[in-house]
Amino acid sequence: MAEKVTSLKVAERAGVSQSAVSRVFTPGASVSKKTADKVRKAAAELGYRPNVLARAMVSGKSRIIGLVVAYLENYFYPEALEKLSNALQEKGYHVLVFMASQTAGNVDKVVEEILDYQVDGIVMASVAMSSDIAERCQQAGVPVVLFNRYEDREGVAAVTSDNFAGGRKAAEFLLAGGHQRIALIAGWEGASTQRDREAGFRSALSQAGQPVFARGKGEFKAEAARDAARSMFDVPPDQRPDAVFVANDHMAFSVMDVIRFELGLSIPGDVSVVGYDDVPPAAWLAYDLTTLRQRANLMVAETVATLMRLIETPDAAAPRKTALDCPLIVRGSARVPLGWTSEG
Amino acid sequence: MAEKVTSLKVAERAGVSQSAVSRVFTPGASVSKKTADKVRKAAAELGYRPNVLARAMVSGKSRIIGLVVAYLENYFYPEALEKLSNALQEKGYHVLVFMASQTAGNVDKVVEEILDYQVDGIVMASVAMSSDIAERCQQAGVPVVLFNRYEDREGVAAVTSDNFAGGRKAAEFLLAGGHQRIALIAGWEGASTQRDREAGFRSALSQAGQPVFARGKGEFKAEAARDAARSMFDVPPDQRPDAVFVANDHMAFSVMDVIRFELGLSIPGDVSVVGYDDVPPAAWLAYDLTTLRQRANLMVAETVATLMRLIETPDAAAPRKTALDCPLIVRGSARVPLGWTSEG
DNA sequence: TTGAAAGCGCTAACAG
DNA sequence: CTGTTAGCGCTTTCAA
Repeated sequence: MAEKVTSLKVAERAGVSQSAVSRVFTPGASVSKKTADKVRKAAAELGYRPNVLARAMVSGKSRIIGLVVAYLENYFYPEALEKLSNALQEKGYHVLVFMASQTAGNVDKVVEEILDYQVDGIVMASVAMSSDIAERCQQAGVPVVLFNRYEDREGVAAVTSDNFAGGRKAAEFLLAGGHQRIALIAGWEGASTQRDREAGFRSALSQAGQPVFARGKGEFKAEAARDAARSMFDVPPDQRPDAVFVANDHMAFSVMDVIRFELGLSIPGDVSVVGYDDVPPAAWLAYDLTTLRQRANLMVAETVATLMRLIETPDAAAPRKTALDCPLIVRGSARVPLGWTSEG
Repeated sequence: MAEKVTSLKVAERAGVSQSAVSRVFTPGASVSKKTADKVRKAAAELGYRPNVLARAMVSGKSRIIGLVVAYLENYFYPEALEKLSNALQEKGYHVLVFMASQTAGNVDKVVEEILDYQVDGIVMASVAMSSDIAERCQQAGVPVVLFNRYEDREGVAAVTSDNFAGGRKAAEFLLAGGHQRIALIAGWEGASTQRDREAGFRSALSQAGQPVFARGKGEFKAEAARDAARSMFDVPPDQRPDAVFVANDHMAFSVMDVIRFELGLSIPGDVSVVGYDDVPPAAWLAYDLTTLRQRANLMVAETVATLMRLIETPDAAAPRKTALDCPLIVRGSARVPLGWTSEG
C-alpha cells in the first residue's frame, strides 16, 4: 500500500506552507486563486484528500450523526433510514448506525458508545431514552432528536406524526362506515406512539358513545399480533368485532392473514381493518390496506432541520416537539362510507 | 455543557501520568493492578471515556466499517444491515452508512467519502465496483468485501449465495411440477446475481430440452416487473406462460398482484410463481411465495469473517469469493411435484 | 511497571 | 493573503 498522502506532502509539492493546503480545503478560508490552483494541482496529482478524523479532532466537529434503531422489521424504518441518510449526506454529514435491542440497559450502553465517536448529534428512532442518558448527552453537548417517539420530559426534541389525530381518524372512519363492534390491537405500551394512537382512537369512539369492543396486545410485533387476532376473531360470529384498528401496518398484515386465511373470513366483508404507517406493502394489492400515512419525507426533513438548528445554535430555546399531520389513505381493507375520499 | 474529560484530567485526579491512564484503557498494556484501580476510580468519578477519534488518529485504526447500500426497498437488505451491524458491533466495530444510487459516478464518489473517514474496511451491498475504486481502496490499504454481488476481476472478496445453483433449482422445481411454458422475469442485467440466476435457470431448462417460454425485464424494480408481468400475462391463454421464475421476491410480489388482481388468474392454478431471496413477506400468507432462500445470517457471518481476516492479515492470500448454498423453500405459489419437500 | 516526550494530520489564531 | 506556531486527545517508543 502506498504512503499516506498528507497535507504536508501536498504542501511540499506545491511549494507552499502546510496551512495553505489546509485553507484550500476549508470552505470560506482566504486563499488567493494562484495558491489554490497550485495546491489543487498537487493534491490531484498525489490523490490527496483531507483526513476527516484529524479535522474532527481539532475542530471538534466530526460531521458524524449517530443513529440508534431497534426495529428494522417494521418497514417504516428502512425507508426512514434511507431518507435520513440521504438528507444528512447532502448536508455533509454521515450516519453511524447503532442497532439497539429495546432492552433496558442496552440503549444506554449504545449511546455511550456513540458519544465515544464524538458525534455532532444523535437521532434515536423508535427507542426510548432514559433521563440518565439524556443528561449524559446534554453534558457532552450533543443534541438528540427522537424520531417517531417522544418523551414527556422537557428539553428533548422529538419528531412524530400526530398520532392522537391519526387514532381519531381511524375511529371516525370506522364509525362512519357504520361499524358497531370496533376493536383495537394495540402496540407496545412503552411507546408514546402507541399510547397516543390509542388515546385518539378512544376519544373519537367514546365521543360517538361507542365502547372499544375488544382489545388485543400486539406489542408492535407480528407474532404477538397474530396471537391477539386469533383470540379476538376465533369466536362465535356474534362476539366477533366487525372492525379492527391495528396500531401499525406491520402487525396489520399478520392480523389480516389470520382473518382471511386461518379463519376464512372476508375483508372488508366480515371485518374492516385499518392500520398505521402506510409502509410500502400496505399498497400491495394482496393487502390493499387502509391506513394512516406517516409521511417519512416530512418527518425526516423535520428531524434534520431540528438537528441542524440544535447543532448550529446549541443555546437555542427549548427543543421543539413536532407532530406532523397524518392523512388517512383509503384502500380496500375497510368498508368505505358513502362519499368518503382518501386524504392522501 | 461541562468541560471535556480527557485522559490528562483523569491522570491528575488519580495522581499518575497521562500515559498510565492510556494504558489502563488499552487492552493488553502492562499496568499494575494498583495503578489500574486508581485510574478506573478516577475515570468513573469523572465519567471519562476514551476519545475514539483521537485513538484512531494515532493508532491508524478507526474501528469503523463503511457500508454502501443502494437498495433498501428490497427487504433483504434491511435484514442484512441489521445483522451486519450487530455482528460488527460485537467485534467492536461500528458501521458508517452511505446510501448510493446506482448511478455510475456516484458509487465512486461515495467510496472516496468513506475513505476520508479512515475506515478499517468497506462492505459494498448490491453495488458494483469500478476497478478505479478497487485500486483506490487497495492503495489506501482498506479491504473491501462485496455483499450479494461479485466482480469477475481478481482480488476483490465477495460473498453471495450460489445463484447459479439457485436458478437451477427454480427451473428443476418448475419442470418437476410438469410445467410446459416456463417464463422468466429477469433482474437488472448489471448484477452478477441476476446473470447467475438466469444462467442456472437456463442451464436446467435446456438440459430438459425446454426453451425459456418468455422473458421479461424486471430490473429488480417492482414497477418494471409489474409492466413486464402485464405484457407477459395479458395475452390469450394459449400464449400465456404456466409458470414464471422471478429473479427476486421484491419483484415477485408485484408480479403476483398483476396475475391475481389485475388479470383474475389463479396462483398456482393458472400460473406457478417462484421467487428469490425469501424475504419476510414471502412467508406472509397472502403471498405464500415459493422461493430460494438467501441465508442472511450465513452471508453476514461470512462477510464479517472475510473482512476480519483481511483487516488482520492485509497481505493474506487472494481474497476469497464465497457462494453459499441456497435452499428452496416450498410454499403455495407454485404447484408442488408429488413427494417434493422443502429444503429449508 | 512507569513517566517523559514525540508525534498522528489537521485547523486556528497570530503576526507579518 | 500567507507562513509560523500551537495544540486537539491519544498511543507509543524510550529510558528510568
